[in-house]
Amino acid sequence: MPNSIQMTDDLFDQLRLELRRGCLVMAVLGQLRAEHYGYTLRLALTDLGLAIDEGTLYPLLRRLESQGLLVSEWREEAKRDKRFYRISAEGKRMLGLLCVEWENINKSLNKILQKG
Amino acid sequence: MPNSIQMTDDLFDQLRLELRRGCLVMAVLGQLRAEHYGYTLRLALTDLGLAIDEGTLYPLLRRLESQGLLVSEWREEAKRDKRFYRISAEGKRMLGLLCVEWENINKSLNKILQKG
DNA sequence: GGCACACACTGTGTGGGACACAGTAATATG
DNA sequence: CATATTACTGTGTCCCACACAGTGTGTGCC
Repeated sequence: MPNSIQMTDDLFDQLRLELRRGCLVMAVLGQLRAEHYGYTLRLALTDLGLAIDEGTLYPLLRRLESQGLLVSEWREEAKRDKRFYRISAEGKRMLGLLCVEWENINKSLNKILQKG
Repeated sequence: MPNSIQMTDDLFDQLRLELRRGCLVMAVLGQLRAEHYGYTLRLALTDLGLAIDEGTLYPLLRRLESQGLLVSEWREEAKRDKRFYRISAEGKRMLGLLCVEWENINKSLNKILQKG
């Protein structure tokens, strides 16, 4: 039988990712109320305790832009071309809706968990 | 061009589901500190504001059991065979870890969102 | 001036899992 | 005896995060 603690830890990593998945969208939208490009956005999120892989963040940004929640612009800064993102009006509306939903989920979870 | 509000709403549904996805595991584990079978568990979660489709809940229960976080037992009650689930020791440990992670995510999100 | 390292983004493959939809079957209810 | 409720199972599809692997450009150091 494999090591039980190790199994738990692998499983925990997986569930933790699952838990963070949906929150990343909110975090990115919230952070992009101020303009950022991918790299600094990633650093900022890491700083805030929401580390995210490059291979996850960049596709996420493109996806959110294709969904109309972000707008972007190629621009040179410090002798480098960078893609600057910021939230769109649609994105702001969506972020508001998601915040409400987030609070509801929190209330539900607290109700469930405090009983134990 | 399709109706913009409708698009936002469809998109919101999708993002809302994404947001709830990871939380469902916590809700189910938390709720199953008391024994339930699928149907009443689903009713209880719906009552708490975390409605979940049958086709999502039942596979989730089987998955969590296969991961060792739940234990189950076929038993007759009210002239029906039902599969009763409850949390395992491993599941309790995992739930504790997830709660900590959940709090951390909440802190991070609050930091991001309050700034606006 | 060449070498390592940080910066900034792109591309592909894979696998997990929610959901829609459909089915099975037994027990109330009228 | 027909319909609704209870209770669970099965299949197919689609999305998306992640791992991994590139591509190319500054900057600092010796």
